[in-house]
Amino acid sequence: MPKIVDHEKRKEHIAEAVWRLVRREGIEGASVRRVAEEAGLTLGALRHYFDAQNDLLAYAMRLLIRRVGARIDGLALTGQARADMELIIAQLAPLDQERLAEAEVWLAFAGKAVSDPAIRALSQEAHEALYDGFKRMIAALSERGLARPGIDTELEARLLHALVDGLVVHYTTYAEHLDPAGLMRIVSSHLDGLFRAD
Amino acid sequence: MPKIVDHEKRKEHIAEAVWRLVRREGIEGASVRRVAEEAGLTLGALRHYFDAQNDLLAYAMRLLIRRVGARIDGLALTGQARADMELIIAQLAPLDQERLAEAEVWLAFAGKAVSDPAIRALSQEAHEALYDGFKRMIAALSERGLARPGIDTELEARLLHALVDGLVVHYTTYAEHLDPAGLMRIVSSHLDGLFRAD
DNA sequence: CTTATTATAATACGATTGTATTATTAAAAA
DNA sequence: TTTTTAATAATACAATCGTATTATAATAAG
Repeated sequence: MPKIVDHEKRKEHIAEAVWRLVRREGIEGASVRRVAEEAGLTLGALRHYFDAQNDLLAYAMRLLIRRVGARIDGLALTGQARADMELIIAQLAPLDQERLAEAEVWLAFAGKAVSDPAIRALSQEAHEALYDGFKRMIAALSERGLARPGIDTELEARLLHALVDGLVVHYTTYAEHLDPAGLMRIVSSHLDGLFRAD
Repeated sequence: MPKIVDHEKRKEHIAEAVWRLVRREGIEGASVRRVAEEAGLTLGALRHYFDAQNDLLAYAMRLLIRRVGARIDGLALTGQARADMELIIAQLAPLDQERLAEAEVWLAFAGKAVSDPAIRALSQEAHEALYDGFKRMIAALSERGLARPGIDTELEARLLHALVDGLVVHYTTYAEHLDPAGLMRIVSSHLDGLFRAD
């Protein structure tokens, strides 16, 4: 066998080149040739890692989902429900350059999901995982008696999920005009209504 | 001069061809040749209406914004704040096939806005108009004493705006698995918290 | 009726696209 | 060391891309 460098590491390096191109020139700018150039490979070398452009784009999106998921899983949670919820939500929001980059790439893929079945399936997969996460968090609140009595768990989960994703869209598209801190203030304000009044 | 048919009507007809292509094959599928074919024109005829592809795409997005705006402006409002708010929000949501089509095209353009400055500017323009609308609605509630006391108008406007757009994204990307009626139930549930408790 | 203008059509240009093929290099396995 | 296999490179192909040019048809204005 050849090189010592891990095969998967190379694929991730290529996927990151896809991200940069998608941010700068849109998804249609992520042609196989441009990606190869951006990653410092020749066309043939790129083809060795990805048989088709579809695979390349799907992998780039999957890696994005995995990266965000890993950051959430690696979080040092406090055990305090309210703080932990905000901590998790903050990982999804474009609060710094790294997360803004992620959000931009995500938004570009979300747009392509309209017409591309493979991307759409990935999009839905991530959607469901996120919804389940929110649902579990809110159910946990109710079970521990922390939530405002009488709330509908699934409805509140969908509401919070939509609010977070909507804020991500707004603060990504409108990043030049909005203060990132405002995003978490809005989230916090909504969570106020979710918790039992003291 | 030639044909009796209005010049602007033709451009709208072409823009609608762009919408259909964007839905079916994504924005990169809206090449000038495909658009011409979809609209029943030759390449030269299309070029007579739009000098460049940029103009074509920008016009298609502008028309989309105008169509939604016109539908809202043409609404027969009841004068009842709560009902009118839901009526307006319903015009933005993918509740039927026509509005689902609009939402899909909007989402595709939102994705392109990441890398295309012209589309991004249009996106921001529509964003601001919508935000202002929500802000005025909520300010009107407060002035009429209908809103829950002590609310922050701008924060509540951003929150509602993000919630609505987030729901549009979710119910568009996830249309096969979600009941459109659920969207308005979630909106309604949020509005409950905005109005003064009786 | 002639002229000017708008609309449509046909064709061409260079560039870029995704994919495929073939050959060469290098590292691991036998 | 020989063999096998992963990796890279170079080149080619047909298709499509955005844009430009030129010519023709049709309608309105003079």
